[in-house]
Formats: sequence, C-alpha cells, structure tokens
Amino acid sequence: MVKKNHRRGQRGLIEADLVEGALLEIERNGLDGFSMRCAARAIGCDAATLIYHFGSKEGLERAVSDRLHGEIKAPARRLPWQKRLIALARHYRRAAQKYPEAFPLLLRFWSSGPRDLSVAEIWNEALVDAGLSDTDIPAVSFATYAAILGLCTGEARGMLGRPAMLTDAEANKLTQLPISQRLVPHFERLRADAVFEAAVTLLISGIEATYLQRTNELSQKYPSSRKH
Amino acid sequence: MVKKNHRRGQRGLIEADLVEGALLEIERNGLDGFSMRCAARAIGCDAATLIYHFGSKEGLERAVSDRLHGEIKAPARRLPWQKRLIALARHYRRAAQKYPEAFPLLLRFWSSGPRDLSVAEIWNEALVDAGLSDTDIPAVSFATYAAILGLCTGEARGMLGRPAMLTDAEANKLTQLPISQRLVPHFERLRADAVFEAAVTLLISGIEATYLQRTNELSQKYPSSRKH
DNA sequence: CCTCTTTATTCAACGATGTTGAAATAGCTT
DNA sequence: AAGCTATTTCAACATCGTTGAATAAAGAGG
Repeated sequence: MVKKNHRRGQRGLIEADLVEGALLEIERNGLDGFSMRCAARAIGCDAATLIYHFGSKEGLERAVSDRLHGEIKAPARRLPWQKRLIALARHYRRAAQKYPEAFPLLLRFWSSGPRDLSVAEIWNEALVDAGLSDTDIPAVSFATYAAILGLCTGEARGMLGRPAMLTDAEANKLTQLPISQRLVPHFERLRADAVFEAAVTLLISGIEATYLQRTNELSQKYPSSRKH
Repeated sequence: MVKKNHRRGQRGLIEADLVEGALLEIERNGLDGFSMRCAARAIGCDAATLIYHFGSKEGLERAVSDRLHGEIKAPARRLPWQKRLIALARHYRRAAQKYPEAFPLLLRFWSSGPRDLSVAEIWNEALVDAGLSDTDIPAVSFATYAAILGLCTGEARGMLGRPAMLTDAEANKLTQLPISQRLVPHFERLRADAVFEAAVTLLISGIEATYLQRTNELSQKYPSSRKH
C-alpha cells in the first residue's frame, strides 16, 4: 500500500508497488474481472494515477507481465545445459502456480518487456552449450519456449484439475470415442507433475535426438530421465 | 448477415451465422477491441440477441473457440502416427494463420467445448498407435497439445515477424548479452516455417526417444525428419 | 524564504461496454 | 382465429478505460 496524502509528487521508485498491487488484484479478481478502478482502490490511489504511470491498462498489464519475469532466476552456469533448461522451465511453472491468473499475460506480451531478454540469453546459452549451431538455435529456442509457456498456461488455467467431462452431451459423445473412453481413468489419475516432467523430458530428449549425435558425452553424462 | 425485420422469432439454426459473424468481427477489430455491440451491428441484430443465444460475452467467445476447432480435420487413419500428429498440428497452425486474432481463444477455453473431444480422440489414438502405454498417454497428450497450442498462439500473435529489438534501452542491454547479440542476424532470418518444423520434429523425436525402443519398426519406417 | 518549474496526483466528465427486465413480434399449434 | 412459446428489440443501469483541467508536492536558484 502506497502512503496517501503524504510525500506526493516524488519520482518513480514506487512504481514497483503499483505493479505489485495490480498483480495482487489480478489474482484476487481474475484477469477478466481486473479493472483499473478496483486496482487503484486496492492500492490506495486514483485510476488516473495508474494511467499516468503506465500509459494505459495494457501498459500496466505489460508491467505486470514484466514483473512475472522477475520470478525467473538464472540457474548456475556450471550446470549441464539440460539441467539449466529444466531449472528455467521449473521457474516458469512455479510462477504459473503462484500467479495462475496473471500468468497468461506472459503469452500475451511475449518478448515485449526488458526482463525477458535476460531470460532469453540464458535460454540461448544453454542451447549453445548443448552443441547446437547458431542457425538452428533460434527455431529451437522459440519452439521450446512456446511449448513451456503453453504448458504452464494450461496448468495455470486449471486444465487438468477438474474431471475432464461434465455435460451429459459430452458424456454421450464419449461413448462413440473408444480410445478417450478407455483412457478416462488414466486421465482422472493424471498428476500435474507428471505432465510437466513428460513435457520437459520430451523436449530435451527431442533436442538430443534431433540435433546431437547419440554418442555425445553430455548426453551420456546427463541422460534425460527415462520413465521407469 | 442475418436478414433483419424479417422472419423474426424462428428457431436456432442460424446460431452458426452469429458465431461466424462474431469470428469475422474479432478478426477485424482484434480480440481486445471485440464488443457485443459492434459484433451485433455487423451481424445485423441487437447485442441482447447474442446474450440470449450464448448467455454472455464469454459464452459467445467459447462458441467461437469451438467453431475454430471445426477447422481441424481428421487425418486418414492409415497414415503412421507421426504423420497423423503432424497433420493435426498443421491444421492448428493453418487455423492460427487464418484467424490469428481469435486463435488465442483456444488456449482460453481449452477442452471446454464439445468439438475438441473429437480432436482429443484422434490425438490419443495416434499415441496409442505409437506404442505408448495407457498410463503414459495422458501426460504426453497434454504436453504435446499444450506445446502445439502455445507455438501456434505465439506465431499468431506475431512473435517472430518483427525485428526482435526496438527500444534503445533494449539495444543497450543487448550489448551485455553476448549470445543473444551474436544470434541477432539468425533470429532476423528466422522463418516461421522453420520454427514450426523444429517444434514438431522435437516433439515427435522426443516421444520416440523417450518412450519407444530405438529399434522400433515404425521409427525406422518413418523416421522423424532430420535437419540436413 | 520566496518563486518558478517539474513531477505527481486527483477530480469530474465522456463515450462505450456487458448485462438485465419488460415489451414487442414472429412462427407454430390447436 | 387465438393462444403459446421462442425469439428479438428497446431502454436503462452500473461500470469501464481514458482524458483534460485543476491541484499539490518536491527541487532549483536566487
């Protein structure tokens, strides 16, 4: 909460508080229900103040998105590239779990903030250390990043918490879909952790299989975790 | 356009036209600028009519999302599982290119419509034919689907069209990021096709490497495409 | 200490939005 | 023809994002 009617008219510095308040408000009211006026009231200022600092509602949301990128910590450089990518992915996932409502903003303002340049650097560096050529890296970097973001967004939106089927119409339709019907109990038993691990393993072993020789020493030293 | 002041009060059937009009309006005005009143005017009806049919703005958007799923055609079952997954992914990508503004709705209303149950069936069937066990499929299905959706959303949002860096502040920051700086020309030369191919190849060869024996006959008969 | 300038905040107002309840209308059934 | 029901419209409401003028605080220079 910013102190009101006190030391007004001073420079920046408190913008971080405004962003933090907006983030909190998004988590309280949802991304759709988020409004400048409610956020301003919760923070203790006027809606026009937020517009003054961030230009528009979109500007504020962009700032919140950038704030979320602050949750991503750089992994130790001595780690093998696989573990570095996994660490980054875990940070994104943790951010998605901590701020599920605001997380989709990352997909909306992808690569438009200053902070994610730093993340991209670490990401690309890991791919360099993996042995990929400079010409291959951009596509792989983009693809893996999109995959992780999509995955975390899906988990944040609660795509696998609830029972997949609810409506009667859907239940009826399900009887005509043999595979899906057979898999229902497995889908119900699905843990979010398993999905995340599967995705990360898929991506990393995909990189190894596609771009690296099988006998690569890194691949042997730190083999991608294989299911049982 | 629904005829106005003419044959009013008749049953359903034209709901598809309302959805189509809303989809067109979203593509014209963007997802953020999309409003019930504008859509209604473009369609030729009142905003309240849309609420009557879809319950709310969110209901209409959900219907549009379901309409988008209609763009996904089932691939021939005789194809090997890899080609089937690739075909599905291509359909999503085409939908993202055809309706870039509306496409993010798919991430928003993931697995809440009736149509995507059919898509899920095909998706899961491909994984069954790949030789995955029933216990492994849900996680892999979810992970790959999230990855494809994230990727197409990224492309639809235009994440790789424009030059990655614009601001002076960002350009300055870039000088301290050696890897990213070195990769800039490669990122500028990046084609969207390459990103998509890289992602799909990564996922499929990841599945093969993680869940299948190397000597699997399918993997030899239809090897995942390797870059040059 | 006063004054001037710059920066930050508030207030009132505007047009537009999503949604609602009552009223009106068209088609179907009897 | 009359009644019924499903559909559409209209008017109204509260709320939204944004703007421009007014105001207050802090810093600079004398």
